[in-house]
Amino acid sequence: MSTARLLVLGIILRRGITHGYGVYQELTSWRAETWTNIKPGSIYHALEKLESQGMIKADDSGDRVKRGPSRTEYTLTIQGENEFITLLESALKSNDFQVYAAGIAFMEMLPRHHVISLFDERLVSLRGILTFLRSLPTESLPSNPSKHPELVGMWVGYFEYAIEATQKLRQSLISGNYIFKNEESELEGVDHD
Amino acid sequence: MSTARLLVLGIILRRGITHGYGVYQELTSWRAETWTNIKPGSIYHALEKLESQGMIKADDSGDRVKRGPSRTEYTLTIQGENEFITLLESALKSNDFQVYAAGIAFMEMLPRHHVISLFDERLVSLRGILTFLRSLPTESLPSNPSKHPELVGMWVGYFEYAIEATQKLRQSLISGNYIFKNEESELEGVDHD
DNA sequence: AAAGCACTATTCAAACTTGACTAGCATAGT
DNA sequence: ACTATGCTAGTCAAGTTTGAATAGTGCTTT
Repeated sequence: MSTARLLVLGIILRRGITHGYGVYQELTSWRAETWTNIKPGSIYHALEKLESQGMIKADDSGDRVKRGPSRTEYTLTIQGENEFITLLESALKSNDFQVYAAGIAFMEMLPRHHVISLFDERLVSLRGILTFLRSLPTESLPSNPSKHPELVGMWVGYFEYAIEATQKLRQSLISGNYIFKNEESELEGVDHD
Repeated sequence: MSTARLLVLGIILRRGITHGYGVYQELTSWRAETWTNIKPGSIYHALEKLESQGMIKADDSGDRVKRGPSRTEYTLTIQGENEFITLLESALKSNDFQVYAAGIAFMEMLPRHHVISLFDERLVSLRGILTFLRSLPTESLPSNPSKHPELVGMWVGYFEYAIEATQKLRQSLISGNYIFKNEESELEGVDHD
């Protein structure tokens, strides 16, 4: 799955209406360079694709405060919102750390219990891989890389970390951290939809 | 940089001569599915590209023991060997875990001290990123994802793990583990160049 | 001996990413 | 007034990946 697609949908949804460069600015303001590799070109491609699929639509509602060249602004369609939810769910279950991280950025857009159960699924899958990796024989003389103990060891360590981090986050959500979808009750006026 | 390119070059070099499906088989025999996402299509694309750039050449030397459809076998050119070294060096310095892992698979093809100094460079870069991540403010209420403490925390943990793993491996090489290029002295006859 | 299946080997279109380039507008300095 | 610098906004060709499809060969079963 394309991370660009998830990020673009999520950012447009969060901001209500945006153009390509706006998405780019938002991402760089997150210091996302450290953890995603998303270049302007991918953003514009995702926008075109999403528009052609009816997930977003260009919205030129009147004069906007603009400085610089002309831009095209987009909003999500209902279809786009559904697509976003689907991608977000799959990102939160993903074994790919980059995709997962993109999902974390938007996790509050789902109900809390839903995120927790996605993490449960993610844990099952991560543990399966870990068990498999541990079952691999690690011989000491790596005549061929398949048995390279360092390679296997590295990935074992990585998956252990991923599991630990997911468990910690899961626990933190159970303890009530962060405000999720439909939980705005205790805050003063929140103005987005 | 393309992982496929590095893997294809490395596998052809290691086997002397191979065809596309051979590369694919080798990769799957490593259980590489767990840690790389390389599909047959990427392998064949890499082969075409590398051939068009003179990095490898099709070698139809006589009748080979073959079962099944006809195949095209390739060997590396001098240029290809240089390209492999370049890609391998950059993989071992890479912050991308997948690329780095592919590099580890071939690390013994460089001299030991060379790998150690590449790890030193890698550590400098990883530590830089970690310092930067730690300098980011982590507020408790993530109104926007840039400040999402979980996101930052996750990446901090990840880079800490990457640094630790690299240090351990570096130390292990210093202690004399594994046999690197030009170190075959203590073994009986080795037949590749 | 024909049909079905699994393995070998590859091709191809469509989707996606990358890197480099173009171009508009604003503002600071000369 | 002019020019050059930097931010805003986007385009495009080339490279790469994906997923599905194709096709040959041998083995097993009916």
